[in-house]
Amino acid sequence: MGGRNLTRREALVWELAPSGAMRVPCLLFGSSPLIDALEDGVLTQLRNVASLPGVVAPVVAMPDAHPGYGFPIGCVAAFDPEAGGVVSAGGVGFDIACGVRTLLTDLDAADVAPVREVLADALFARIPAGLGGTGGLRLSERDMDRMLAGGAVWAVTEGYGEAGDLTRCEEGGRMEGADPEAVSSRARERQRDALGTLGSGNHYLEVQRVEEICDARAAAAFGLRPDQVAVSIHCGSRGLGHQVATDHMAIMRQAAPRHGISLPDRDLACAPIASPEGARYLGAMRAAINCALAGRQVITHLVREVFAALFPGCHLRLLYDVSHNTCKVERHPTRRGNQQLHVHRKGATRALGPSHPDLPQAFRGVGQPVLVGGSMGTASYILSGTDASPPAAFASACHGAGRTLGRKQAVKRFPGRGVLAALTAKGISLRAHDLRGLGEEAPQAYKDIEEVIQAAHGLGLAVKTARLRPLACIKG
DNA sequence: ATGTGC
Repeated sequence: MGGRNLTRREALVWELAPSGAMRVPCLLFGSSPLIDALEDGVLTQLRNVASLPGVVAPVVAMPDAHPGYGFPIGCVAAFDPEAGGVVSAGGVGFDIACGVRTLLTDLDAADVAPVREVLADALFARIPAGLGGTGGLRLSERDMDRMLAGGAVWAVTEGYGEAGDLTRCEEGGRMEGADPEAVSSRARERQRDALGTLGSGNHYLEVQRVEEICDARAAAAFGLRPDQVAVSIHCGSRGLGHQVATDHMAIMRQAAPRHGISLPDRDLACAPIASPEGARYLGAMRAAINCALAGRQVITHLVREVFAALFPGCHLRLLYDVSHNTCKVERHPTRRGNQQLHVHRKGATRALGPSHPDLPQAFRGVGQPVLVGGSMGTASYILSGTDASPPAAFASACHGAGRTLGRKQAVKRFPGRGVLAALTAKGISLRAHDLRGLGEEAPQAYKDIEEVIQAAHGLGLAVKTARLRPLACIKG
């Protein structure tokens, strides 16, 4: 590809060969049009990530990649602790454990249609959201510690949700190795009464209809059927994760010279996995993962209350909960054998195949549900993980449609009022706390989800299982 | 993404 030093390796695989300070090559996943449309910033950021100490080949860009903070969003990068590998607070980013959770109802779209506006109003009233949104629960210091160590497991013991939900969460709903003590008092204060709130930006709660089943076997195993109503929740660790990132980036930047690390980009603040700074960040990050898991668990409870009031006897079963901004310790086959690596996924979801040992029992033989949220007003997809995924992907897939326009550009170009009108015209009940923020999320500011999913499916990162369409959407 | 926007 002219001027970009990209070599096409396969129909959907492009290589960025090492140059300059790069230690390993990068692989970019996507069709020719997707790669053509990539912003240069993605390539620069990939080169920077590939220059970090202890990075394991290759650094990967998913089909939904776009420029992010330090790492591109839609990036997977693994590091070897025994080769001086680092963990990067900037790489994981500000919204630690931002993720998607999908609940499946036993309702048909026809059941919801007559009360769609009422349902949207009820969800909007019940689910706290918006910038600075509070009104969830208020945590004592003791409960804060329990939440940070216990995640969704803690939330269930507090009465939010059902024990059965936990087997349908990554890590069983509780991330091991969390160190609540590594979470600053400022981070705690920001979260004090924000747990169970949706947040803002691209976060949303969507009521969806299963529009098409693409893989009957996987869909049956997941409990998906045509016309079924589902609810997807997309949110993260709110102010706490943001503050953990801020705190530890400052610590890592200060410690970098001591570890002999010169940062290619100050946003890539990192520390050796084996260092005190690295270990402390990992402990705090895992606590933030628990915060996000607990938050989505609390929201699940609120959603169930709303549905129970409108549809007596209705049950919402959790399909799965995935995080797409994390760093996790996993074993992966590499040229050096089966290595234990720290895998950063920034805007990338894990996609475990049917025989992966970390897969929850319920999905053995099928693969992990891979939840991919589309842009506002467009389709979302549920895919299933596959054993045939290319090893270079470190068992990962895309996480969304991916932006084509930055937030500021999008706001300038798309007034919120127009976005609201367009979605309303499409039969979607939209409720938003911030009209201006809607412009940021205009569908035109995102790639075509169909193109992204086609690439992921074609690469074998995950297999298309079902497509869902929004009926109602709650925005921060 | 986010209690501190360019």
